[in-house]
Amino acid sequence: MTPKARVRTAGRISESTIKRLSLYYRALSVLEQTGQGTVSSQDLAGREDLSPAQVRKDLSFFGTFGTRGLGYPVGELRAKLARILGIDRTWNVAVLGAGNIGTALVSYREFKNQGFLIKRIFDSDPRKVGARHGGLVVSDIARLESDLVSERIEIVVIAVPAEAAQPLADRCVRAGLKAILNFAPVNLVLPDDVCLRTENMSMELEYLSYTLVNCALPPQG
Amino acid sequence: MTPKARVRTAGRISESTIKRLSLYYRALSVLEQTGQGTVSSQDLAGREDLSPAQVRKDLSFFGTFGTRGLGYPVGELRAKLARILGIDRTWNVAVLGAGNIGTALVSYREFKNQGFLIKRIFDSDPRKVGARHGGLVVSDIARLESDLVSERIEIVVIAVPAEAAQPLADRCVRAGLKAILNFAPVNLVLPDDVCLRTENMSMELEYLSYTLVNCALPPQG
DNA sequence: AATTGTGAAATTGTTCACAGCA
DNA sequence: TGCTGTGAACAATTTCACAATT
Repeated sequence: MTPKARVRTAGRISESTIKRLSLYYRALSVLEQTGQGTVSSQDLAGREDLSPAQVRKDLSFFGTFGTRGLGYPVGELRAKLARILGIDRTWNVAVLGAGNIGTALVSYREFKNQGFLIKRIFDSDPRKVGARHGGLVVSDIARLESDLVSERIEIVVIAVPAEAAQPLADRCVRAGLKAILNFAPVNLVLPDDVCLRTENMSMELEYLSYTLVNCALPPQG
Repeated sequence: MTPKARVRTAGRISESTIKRLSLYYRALSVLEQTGQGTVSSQDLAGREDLSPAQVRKDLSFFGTFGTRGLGYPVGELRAKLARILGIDRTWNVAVLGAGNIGTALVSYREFKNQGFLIKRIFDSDPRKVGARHGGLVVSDIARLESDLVSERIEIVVIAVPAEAAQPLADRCVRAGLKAILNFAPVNLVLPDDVCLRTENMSMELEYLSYTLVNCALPPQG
């Protein structure tokens, strides 16, 4: 009854549920393009190798989106998931590191399509500063703090060598940044109120390696 | 007692345990370089933001590696984890797609350091075929099947647009490939005996976006 | 005294199964 | 009849707590 009594779902929702929401969103975007008006939990689940019960349970954490007997309205559900995921808007992004990964990300169309706008790419190497990549000019890392503010950067992508990552992350945090996507193979230590996700590509290859060695069936079975 | 009665741990080991093994491996590599001889579960856990009990439990699935009262021998444990993860050897890798991500991966040093040797990079665009990237010349995708065999490729990395991914994956599987790392934002459908991992960079950004919108604390707390 | 290895307890996440509704 | 929404059952994972060991 007090103002604070409003629904405070977020917080107890699991990481895996949010990740699946991304998958549902992706499948719904495809469905919307085909013009299909409604989709059952069964169909939606099948498109991402999940179970129908999982789909219904995940969605139920956030509200009631479907019609019993019919299914979910494709366009409407997609829009509502966009809202929940916070991608019904644009986000200003900066990339730190103009090496292989950093420059690849700048030209990666998927990001722009999802509303993640890369506004700046930084490097500390004078030979890289000034170079062009996909319409952006590499800025000197010395300008980091001032540019984060002037460009209203909300998310920073770290794509520098492992040893350079923590000091840069610290600088971003001191400048008030609240979200980091880290591609450096290192465990960043940050205050609790800063959101951090780490992409560990070696980990994925090592998982494949483990599976090949330990779980591969012999040629005949 | 029968030959088949040998330890069959692998299979019931969870995905999360294997991923953490990668983290332990990484931390141990750093520790080994500093010359530290032993490490406690507490220290090791702290380096990757995990709990000491988690470390001990994970390791206990694979054997007894530590000494009560002392801790774990750094170099020895690192070597044993390398064995378990299947990275105490090299793997032959091919990259499909010479776009931004594909070419970035070819020059990514972390992979070579871990024993993942990129032997070929393919593209279907005649304008890209023949170009050089980090010591490799882009091959025509028409040569895929023959090169997979002649180069003894064991892992394929897919870095092509979503719509091209499934047909290419099918070609690889028909050629006998058993492991795929997929960067295309699509759910690949493959036979059960093929190992598949998918890197979904948009998902990670969407997770950050979700957290910023739903969990960010107001400025004053 | 310190630290592992591990059953048991607690917690978290998934699936079931069916009431409720179109 | 078909399909959602959901509490309850089940399964998986993590944490606890302590005996065992150096």
